[in-house]
Amino acid sequence: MELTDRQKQILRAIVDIYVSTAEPVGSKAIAALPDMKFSSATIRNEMADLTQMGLLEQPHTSAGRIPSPAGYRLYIDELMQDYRLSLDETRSLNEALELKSQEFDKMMSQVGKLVSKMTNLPAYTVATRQSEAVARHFDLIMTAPGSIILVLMLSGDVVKNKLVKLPVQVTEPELKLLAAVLNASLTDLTAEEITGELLDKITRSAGAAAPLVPLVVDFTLECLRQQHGDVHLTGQMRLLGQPEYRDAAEKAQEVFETLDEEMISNLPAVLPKEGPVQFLVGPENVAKELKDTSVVMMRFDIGDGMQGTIGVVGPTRMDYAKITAKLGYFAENLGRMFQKSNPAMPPALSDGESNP
Amino acid sequence: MELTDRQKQILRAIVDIYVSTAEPVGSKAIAALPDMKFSSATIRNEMADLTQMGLLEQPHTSAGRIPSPAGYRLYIDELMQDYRLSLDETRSLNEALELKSQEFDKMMSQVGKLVSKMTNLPAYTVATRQSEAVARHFDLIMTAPGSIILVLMLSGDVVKNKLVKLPVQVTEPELKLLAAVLNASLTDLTAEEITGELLDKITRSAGAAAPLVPLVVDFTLECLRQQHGDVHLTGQMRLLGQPEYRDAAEKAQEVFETLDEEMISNLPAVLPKEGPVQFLVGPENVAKELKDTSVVMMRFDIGDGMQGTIGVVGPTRMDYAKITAKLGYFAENLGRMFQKSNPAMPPALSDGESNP
DNA sequence: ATTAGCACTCAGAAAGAAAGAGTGCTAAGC
DNA sequence: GCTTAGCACTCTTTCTTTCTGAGTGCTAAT
Repeated sequence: MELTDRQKQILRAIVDIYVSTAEPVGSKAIAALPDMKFSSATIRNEMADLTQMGLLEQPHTSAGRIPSPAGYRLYIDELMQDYRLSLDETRSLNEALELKSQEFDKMMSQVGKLVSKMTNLPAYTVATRQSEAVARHFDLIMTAPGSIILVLMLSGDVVKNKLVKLPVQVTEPELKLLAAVLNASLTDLTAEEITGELLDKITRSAGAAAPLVPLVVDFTLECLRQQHGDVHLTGQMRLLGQPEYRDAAEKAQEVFETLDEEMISNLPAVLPKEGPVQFLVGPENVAKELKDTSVVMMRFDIGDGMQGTIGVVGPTRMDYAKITAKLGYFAENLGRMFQKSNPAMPPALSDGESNP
Repeated sequence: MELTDRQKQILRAIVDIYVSTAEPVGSKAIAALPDMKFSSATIRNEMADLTQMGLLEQPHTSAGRIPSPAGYRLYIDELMQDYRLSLDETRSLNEALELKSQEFDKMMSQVGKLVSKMTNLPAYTVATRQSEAVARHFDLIMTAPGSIILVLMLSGDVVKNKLVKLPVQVTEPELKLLAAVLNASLTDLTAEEITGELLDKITRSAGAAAPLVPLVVDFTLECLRQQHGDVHLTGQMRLLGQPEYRDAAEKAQEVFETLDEEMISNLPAVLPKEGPVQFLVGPENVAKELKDTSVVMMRFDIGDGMQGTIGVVGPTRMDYAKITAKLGYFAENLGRMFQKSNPAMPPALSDGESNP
């Protein structure tokens, strides 16, 4: 059953208003809108129809209407109008984007904090591997007699390190030898390509440092098999700024007990559609604790087989258009930053007028 | 004015009860305590005195008493009795302590999560340098033509890395040369010992890779000068589990707006006393937003010039004894783990009764 | 010095009353 | 036949009022 233009217009108006007020919207408020040419009575009739269709809900008889999850979904898929960032908003986004370029993980975490701040909602970031990971470089550095640090560089410019306590005494040259062997034989291989045979060969070539091989290899395999980087979730408290959680601290707590890091990294699996922006609206989340919670996700390109995801968590009544616009801006610029690698530069924009 | 034994006993009882019930404590409840040999009337008199002295407060005339900040302070300093961890508690702490040994930062963050979970309160961890940092090892790894990763190992087994976009074309051997030069001349020096002269010398020796030198050195100096590692703050939401914040989401939000990472790393500066455990009780926090919030901090040894701090954030009415006991257990075992380096092992403890 | 007894206070719960926003329906208008 | 004005009705919200009970502080007795 197709909606008439008028119905669409009304539904859109209801979502728009409800999103910003968090109060049920009455027919009068709609009728008062500048480009609404009908009386409140007509609108009441249409609202009754939309409720019938399951796109609106009524908290109680004498209240206005609020969008149902289906209503939000329709709004997102068809009705939502691009939100244009104001100059002020663009400017503060740009300022924020001046991240210090640093370790990858720290950057991701900083991006999360930024997004959370700019949207005033909890946000997360994850990096996900697109292609099979391979090791690019091994390094073994002795820190004290008996302990070394293993530095492992993977595709995607990911650097991992681990402090290893040595099972045997090893000298510097022996360590160098092992590193050379590892770099010669274990780089550019995916986890599957690292066979037992190969390991035997490496162990034989490793000389005195042979007992170290399994330690190094296990760590390497573990790293190679990791599909996701760390999940950086921040700004949880900002959920409390939303009226629906203001006096429902318990609910807010539940949300983040459910939406832990594991769940977040599995989110893409339950997505209804593909695309760079994705929405999980209220009950589309499987967990019942999240039935009033929505997530907006945006992908961005990191390059070298990695992909980043930024997500924003909020009440079902959230400003999808605005959040999408802001996330989009982030994604675009982050993609650019990461691809060009450092130095990180937000798009050139002389932050006043530019001279002729 | 010294307290009588009976007054001490009553004050201690009030804190103990209030801490666990979060309700004002009446004279009757105290009198009902097994080892309380006096009638409620007597206790009422003593309570009036204690109130006079500023150690107790009365939310309103017809309510019981609650400890004042000064009361808590006295309790902490003199009255608090060691909380004995139950076998169950020890066991779950031990289970929790089986951290996967991994990157330092990740471990610290995991410790924070753990402490937060075990105390059911927000927690943070920081690593602080005790002695001057020096670089231990440099590594330059080419990831793609035009970009390299700089891996820097510092004292304290801290590994930093940074993706560097090259200003000039450099070949592998040139990179190797630079790394060798850096390792030869820049290691084991504190930030102050790295002089302009020295840098000139390095630049001259660096050959084609000379333009890279300032990039590397700047990053190195930045790392060396960092007094604190990252602050890992987690479990903020758990503050909402506390009755005083249950219906005061706003207050909880304020707490963490104020208690940001910067403030946390400066906390030690405002401490009233020295020692491995430290308490910041309610209004002893300078920020007025934190006047109902306490922090318990515990130091632990990491070795190699580094020191860790675990902190727990809670309402002023928090179970100082229990938290202290748990933190102490963590600190002790973490200290042991970090010093021995990996593999991380919680103390051997046959998790039942030990045989004679 | 301690305690029983009692009048008094005051927050919080429960119950009732009033206000107001918004609906659905009916009947009139274009 | 679609649209709209009018109106009775519903139901939340808010404000009062009343009631209850825990707890105190004081006085007088032990």
